[in-house]
Amino acid sequence: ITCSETPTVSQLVSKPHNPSLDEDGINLEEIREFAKNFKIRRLSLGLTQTQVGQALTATEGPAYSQSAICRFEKLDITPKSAQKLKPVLEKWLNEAELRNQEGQQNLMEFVGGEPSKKRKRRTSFTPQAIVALNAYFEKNPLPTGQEITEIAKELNYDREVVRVWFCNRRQTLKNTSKLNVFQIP
Amino acid sequence: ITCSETPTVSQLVSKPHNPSLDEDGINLEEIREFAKNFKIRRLSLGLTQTQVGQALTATEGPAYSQSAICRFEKLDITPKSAQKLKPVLEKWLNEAELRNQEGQQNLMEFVGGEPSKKRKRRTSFTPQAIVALNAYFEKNPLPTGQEITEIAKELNYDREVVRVWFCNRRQTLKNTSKLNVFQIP
DNA sequence: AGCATAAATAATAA
DNA sequence: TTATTATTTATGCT
Repeated sequence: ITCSETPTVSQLVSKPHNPSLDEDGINLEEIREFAKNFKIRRLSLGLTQTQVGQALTATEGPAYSQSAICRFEKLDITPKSAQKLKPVLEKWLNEAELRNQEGQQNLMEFVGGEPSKKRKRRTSFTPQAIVALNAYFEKNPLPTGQEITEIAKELNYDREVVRVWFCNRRQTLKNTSKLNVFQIP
Repeated sequence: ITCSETPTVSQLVSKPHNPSLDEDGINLEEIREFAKNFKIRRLSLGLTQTQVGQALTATEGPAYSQSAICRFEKLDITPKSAQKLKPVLEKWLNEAELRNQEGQQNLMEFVGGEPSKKRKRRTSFTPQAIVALNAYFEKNPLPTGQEITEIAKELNYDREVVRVWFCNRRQTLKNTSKLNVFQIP
């Protein structure tokens, strides 16, 4: 590929006979090593690129988008940019790991995100509905078509959803032998 | 929450005063530690849950889906299942790490995937195509497989590209408007 | 340099 | 398990 732009770190280190120091005295091999390591350490902390970017933006210094973190990890940036970003990321990550040792809560506070942000469920039964369904199940685990229709109407859920709930519920029971041992009184 | 089903490992280890050995003599704490470690080691090798599942299925023994690997990592399985799966994953991962040391090529061969699988190039839709897609979306945001095929043919785009466009479009809409037409309150 | 969004991956209802 | 949604990553564009 003919490309007259400044090459990325990724392109430079992939060349077999390239010196590890480029003409500006930047150690490309070191950057590559750090980038790989950074990703693993980030994942070990359970953080996303978005979280890192937002956290860095919150600190003093320049702002970083998710894209910027992504491009650093992929080394899809120029050596000069990488050289500039590396110490920033290194410092931040060390701090984050320190906080993490003090507890998950500290890390989340440091990162600045809502610590309790949960993945949204595709669809879900309300707690009341689950209680009601379990009550119906206790009375009769194998309701007839008519009964399913009535339960669905009562709880204001789709009939098919209720039918499948009973199927899955029975299935679980079938695979389980120690059901009552774990039951909360 | 009242739940009479067999609890998952995740539920059991989260209880403060729970013994780390359950009544079957399964070391829950050890399983939790392994699951966490497994994920990090998997990511370090650059493997997806899908790849692990497929690779395990290719070996002798039972088949495992991406979902199964996901549930193990999240500990969203019963202690009995976890106990059964743990040694299988451990053995496989050790082997995979060994292959990886011998070179990336060896790992990919072991995993069984196409080693050169590249990410698909990002598609740029023409403005006309976007207008047309939005019109289709207004009429029906959830087209059937048959309809997707027809739209793709009509607009002269790859079927998969059109399918994903609808997925992402629904996603964007969901994030934008609080009004969720698909979900039961 | 970063927004918008396509593609890929993880999680989960069916 | 499968089929689909939820979430994250990657990239075309400017």
